[in-house]
Amino acid sequence: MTRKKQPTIYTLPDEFQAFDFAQDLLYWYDAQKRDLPWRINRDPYRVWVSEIMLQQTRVETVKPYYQNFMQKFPTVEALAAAPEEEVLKAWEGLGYYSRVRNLQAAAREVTVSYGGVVPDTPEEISKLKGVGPYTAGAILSIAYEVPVPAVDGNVMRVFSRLLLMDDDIAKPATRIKMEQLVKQTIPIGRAGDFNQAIMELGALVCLPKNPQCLTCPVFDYCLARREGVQDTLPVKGKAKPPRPVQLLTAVVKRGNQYLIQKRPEQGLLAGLWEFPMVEDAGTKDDEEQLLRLLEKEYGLQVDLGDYLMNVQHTFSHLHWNVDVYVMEHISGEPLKENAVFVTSEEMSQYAFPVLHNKIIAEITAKEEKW
DNA sequence: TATGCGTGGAA
DNA sequence: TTTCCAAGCAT
Repeated sequence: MTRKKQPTIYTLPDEFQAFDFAQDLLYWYDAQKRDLPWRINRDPYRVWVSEIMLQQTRVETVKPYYQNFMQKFPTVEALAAAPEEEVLKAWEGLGYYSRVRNLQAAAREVTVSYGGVVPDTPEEISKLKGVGPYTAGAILSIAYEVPVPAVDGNVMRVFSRLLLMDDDIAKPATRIKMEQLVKQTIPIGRAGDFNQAIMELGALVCLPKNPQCLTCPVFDYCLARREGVQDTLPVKGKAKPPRPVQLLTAVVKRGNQYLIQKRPEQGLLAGLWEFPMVEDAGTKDDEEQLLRLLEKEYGLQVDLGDYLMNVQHTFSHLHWNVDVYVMEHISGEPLKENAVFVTSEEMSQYAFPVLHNKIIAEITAKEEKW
């Protein structure tokens, strides 16, 4: 007879006064909270968009993107009806592009299945693409005042110190534990403000380095501060270093046009546009590799290229080192699907990753010379 | 559970 | 310069 392991139940330390903690934190939050564009009201769609944008992304970075996005796509229906290319363009430069593709897919789902109303139950909202445990909790608590936790990196850092926890916050299991503990501290009727208040404390006071304990509104409750070990928490396992990748890129010029192609709809830089690239085997002549690529994969005859520049870009898991060559088109139409010739003006309609915008900037600067 | 998925700011 | 990291999710 096999039996599933019972989940461990975690409870707050006896000495932790959860009710008083929440009251003092909310008092501080009401007075000190930042004036942010997504705090104008609690419209579920506005909250939703903000939470997706804020994933792994700084508040100051998000602000201008959020304003622009809400102006272009003010409602669930507007986002659902928009061309994907336009939505991707509005996200250009923000990173983690699958977020916005999932967001639009979910907006379409909300439009057809829920009449355009963002669902207000954990079961329904968690089914939406791109909505995980944190985002579900954030939307439900902020927009609908459902008393559920919203545990992000800030919350784990604050609670690690507050409750003197040495759990590794890089491990998924720690988030489960945190959710249980946070849930037990949520004050009735103010779930949304409370969740935001913990995050606000993490962003303004309980910083990753040099926490500002002397100005902390909940100094008295912090068990790590009581022991003087706040600088050693939270415990966080180290990430692997990025893997280096050598790449060759061809900027194929035909008159005043350039060859670009759309990346696959899944994986790295999904759905964005780029110049044709090939991984550098490192053994042969660079230009020779590119000529073969363009002939075989694209059906294009091109003139032997000139070296243009080197571009480097580090992702969280990859380090790209890209050598860029400029080549003149001789003959042939692009065979490859999603490969097109466009002018540099037309290029501005397409969403490129930051890496390629560096190349485009260089080309634009040199276009007068050519 | 571990890994893939962006970008730019701060120290 | 390097490292860390910022309101995570999907697989």
